[in-house]
Amino acid sequence: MNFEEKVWLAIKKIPKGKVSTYRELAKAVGKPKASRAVGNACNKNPFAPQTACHRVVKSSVEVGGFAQGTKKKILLLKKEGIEIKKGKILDFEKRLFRF
DNA sequence: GTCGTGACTAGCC
DNA sequence: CGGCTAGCCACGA
Repeated sequence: MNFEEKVWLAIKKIPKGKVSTYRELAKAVGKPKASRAVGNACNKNPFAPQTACHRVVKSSVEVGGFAQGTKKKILLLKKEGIEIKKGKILDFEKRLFRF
């Protein structure tokens, strides 16, 4: 099982309407300091859109980046019921999904 | 094996 | 609070 595979698998577990952070995700795969690597894995995930990379955000409640454009990311999240204001997630702690 | 890069984080000033 | 630095991990050249 590659690192990236674990990342994608973990992301798939995130239920609709919830989000997770790169940090939590990194921790979930056993490398709490691999937040950057997590971002890498998401960016080139071959399972999109099955793998909901747009549900992964930074630990600072900001949405972070997105290969298809941050605006698109925000739009997708909004469609799932998550409200975002100026790149920040509202009710972040309530929407946060912990593994 | 090394270097550069990135959707990151935490600590300092 | 904004900006900078260093540490972190995986990947491709």
